[in-house]
Amino acid sequence: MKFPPIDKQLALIERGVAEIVPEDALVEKLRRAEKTGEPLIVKLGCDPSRPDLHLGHSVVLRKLRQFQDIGHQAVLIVGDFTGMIGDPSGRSRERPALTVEETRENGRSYFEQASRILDPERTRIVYNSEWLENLSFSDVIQLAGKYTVARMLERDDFEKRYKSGEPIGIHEFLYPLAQAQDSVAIRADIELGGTDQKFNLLVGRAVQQSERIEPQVCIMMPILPGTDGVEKMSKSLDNYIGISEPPEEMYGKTLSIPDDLIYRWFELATNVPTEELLAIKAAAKKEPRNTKHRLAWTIASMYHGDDAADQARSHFEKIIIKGGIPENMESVRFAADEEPRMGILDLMTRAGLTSSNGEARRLIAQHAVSMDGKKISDVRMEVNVHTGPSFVLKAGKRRFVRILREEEGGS
RNA sequence: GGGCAGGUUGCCGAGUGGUCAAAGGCGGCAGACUGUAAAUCUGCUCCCUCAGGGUUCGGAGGUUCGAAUCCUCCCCUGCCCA
Repeated sequence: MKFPPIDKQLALIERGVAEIVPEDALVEKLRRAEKTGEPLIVKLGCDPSRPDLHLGHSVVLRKLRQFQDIGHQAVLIVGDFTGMIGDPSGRSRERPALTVEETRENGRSYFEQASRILDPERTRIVYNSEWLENLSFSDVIQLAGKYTVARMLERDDFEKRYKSGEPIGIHEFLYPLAQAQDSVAIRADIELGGTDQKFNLLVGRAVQQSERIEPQVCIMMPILPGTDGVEKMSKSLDNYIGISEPPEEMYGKTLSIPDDLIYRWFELATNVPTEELLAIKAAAKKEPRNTKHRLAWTIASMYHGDDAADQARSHFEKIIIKGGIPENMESVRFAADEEPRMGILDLMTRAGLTSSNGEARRLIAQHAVSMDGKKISDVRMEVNVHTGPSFVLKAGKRRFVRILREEEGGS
């Protein structure tokens, strides 16, 4: 295997990273690879209980991709073992116990999404149940003996919870060790993660060392702030942009980020060449509107291509700025044996526009509902759902549904 | 094992017999405004077609005309002691 010159490799590897521990070990590993022709093993762990990838995940995945591009071996570890255990205390909905089938399914879905970023041909994908499942209880005790309670409690999250009297399950101490065991099992040279993973990555080093394996280099990527501009991007906070979301969503959500995030997002979530970043920083200050549109376009095009990004842009202008109606939307047709006259509240809820009649009522009271562009003000209005032309119901700015009636069947 | 303090609507958190579908904050939704799905301001935020009704306050029973609030048992969490 031939690799690019080491300084070239370093330049690429170091782009955008928050921290490399320890830095000199990275150089040594690169030298060794060059000498032996053996690619470095670069590890990234993923949590199969949440298989929906978003731009936050893309930061570290793109780093993994860069390693692939210079010829190293990417290993994606699906944490199916811990996924199958779940959280025995049952208190955390973040970690529901999954069945084998679910973890496989989620692992597949994760990989499929990650393939939008990684080179799937050159990605090794492994499930950690492969080795963790076969550890005996005495193996586990031995592993647990490699770390101390005091050091465990150094982890920020544990320390905080411990001090504020929140529960910490013993098994939670075992998770970082399990993750470290993964590094031992695949003999990772490098492990990637967000800065929030620093503790876990370092445990990996410690455990490898006590197994007399050359310890991995930990590369931490910055955490991408979510669309709210405050918290880290995460699904549970609903401030995320999913990798497989439609381009219009990506575009609109990107535009909603605070202006001072524009540069950071360009840096962490896009492929714009490093040289351009400085100019972008200046542009973001000077003309935030245009720069943010460019960001939104860039992100949409990374995942959907240029044409889709163009369309997303015009869609946004039409719907949000001009208050128009989109071309594609959900459509609903009520069964022929259905009672033809239906109250507007029922209609909205059954068409999936609102989650309850109460919500529908409130929206109408707030003048937020219209039918083919005409505001609805009477909550007792009735509609014949079978006869007459199809029409569009709109709730708020961006919720639409087309109700199909007898005419123009498929439109 | 013992003692103490707790478990309230998506989250945090007030409420200790009726005036409680339950203060306040956060989040969410809508309207106005805006380059924006940002910021700001205003309204809404359990379910049921209004009046009114129905289901909620860890779980199961019970007391009472009436219980988130009192009693019993159980489950869960934290702290202290062993």
